[in-house]
Amino acid sequence: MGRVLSFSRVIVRDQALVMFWRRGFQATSVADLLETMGIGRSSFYAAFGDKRSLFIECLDLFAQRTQASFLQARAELPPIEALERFFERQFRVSRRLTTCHASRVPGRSGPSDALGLSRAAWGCMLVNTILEMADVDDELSVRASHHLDTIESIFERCLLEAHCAPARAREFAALLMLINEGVRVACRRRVSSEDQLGPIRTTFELLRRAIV
Amino acid sequence: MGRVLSFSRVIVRDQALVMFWRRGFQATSVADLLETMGIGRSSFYAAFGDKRSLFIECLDLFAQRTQASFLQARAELPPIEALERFFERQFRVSRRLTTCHASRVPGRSGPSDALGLSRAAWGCMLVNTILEMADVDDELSVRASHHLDTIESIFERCLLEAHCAPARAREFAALLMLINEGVRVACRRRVSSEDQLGPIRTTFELLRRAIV
DNA sequence: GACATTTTGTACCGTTCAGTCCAGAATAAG
DNA sequence: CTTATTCTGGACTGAACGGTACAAAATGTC
Repeated sequence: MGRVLSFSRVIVRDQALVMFWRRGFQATSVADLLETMGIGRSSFYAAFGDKRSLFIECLDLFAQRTQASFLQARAELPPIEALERFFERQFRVSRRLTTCHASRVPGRSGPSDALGLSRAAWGCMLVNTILEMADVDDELSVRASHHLDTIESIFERCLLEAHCAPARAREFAALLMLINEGVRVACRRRVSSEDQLGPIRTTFELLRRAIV
Repeated sequence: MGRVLSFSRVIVRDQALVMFWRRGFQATSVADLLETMGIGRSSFYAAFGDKRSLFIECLDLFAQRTQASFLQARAELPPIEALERFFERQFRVSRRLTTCHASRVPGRSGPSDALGLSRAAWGCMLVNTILEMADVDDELSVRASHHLDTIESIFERCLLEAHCAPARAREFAALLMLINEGVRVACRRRVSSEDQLGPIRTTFELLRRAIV
């Protein structure tokens, strides 16, 4: 009955995700989305409800993928090394976080894309959303914040596995989340990779010394 | 010749600053500003040019006040203690940053105001702007970023005065700026003061150990 | 008071926004 | 082919946006 969709819902949703990630909720108009996704207005509203619902869907998806990215590192490496790799990955080109369908944002030809440090320079969609929507749309801001809480608790579990004392583990997990939030801000500035790697190495250096 | 303004330009500009600080550039409409500032449209455009110009003026003013706040702490305390106080102040009620003329934002009666942790929960206007405007209005984002660079170089000078080796000073200054950016994100979440103070104390604990 | 000048309130402009609607194209079933 | 169902492009809506225009009001000067 009826015919099949002429587009892949998953693919165009990922294209929307990238756009929301880069430009935020407010600066992304439905018209922008339609152009990027290459679908018509009716299809958009039929498939995704409305702009805000789609944004929430993308936000949750982003959080889920971020978690998955870390858990995978954790499966391959000992706890502290997994944490460190997770952080270093934030500003290298990560091909895992998004399935890489989308590339173009209409308004602005990304010179950053050419430089290869694309995704890294977009920061973290969760952090971006928390700041953009605080005092504007609290539900969105709080939702993003909850996702960060979850990730922080994963950090904590990881530190416990590294034989950190429970109280210390919670303390360091909070510190790591602070660093993470900071890195995601730094990513959106014109800071060179070197200048970003530095502080992180410093932190882990200090951290290792404190744990052992 | 002519009459004097029926409002104080400085006062209403501060009221606009608070609104931009809390809600960002995009979510603040000119109509919102007029209501908060209590002036008419014509007066607004006559006194401030347009919305964007006023925003830039507020942004620069915020940066200038942030610097002044730190330099004052530096004048009263030894270098490391001044840094620590600067950070701890971020999420206490700081009455110095804004001259405290503004209080009401029309749309939302702030329950945070009642709690007394108001300004702290607004984060840092520079960080907010960097994230909101990256990939949207690069000129604004870069301008805010430059202001942070200036502050970071003040951190560095401060560490040098604490007899830090030059290379280490640059390293730690970058780390402190990272923490600062992180704190400003955490401020906008529902994180309790305790949970925020913790990581900062931890950092300075680690830092002191590394310097000495 | 009379005049010149500046400031103000408000109507108005064109544009853009998110979201709706519907005629018609594309498909599946018989 | 015919018919039923589903999907799609694009016109359309009402509201909100930033910014302008202009007449009326408020002031300083004489």
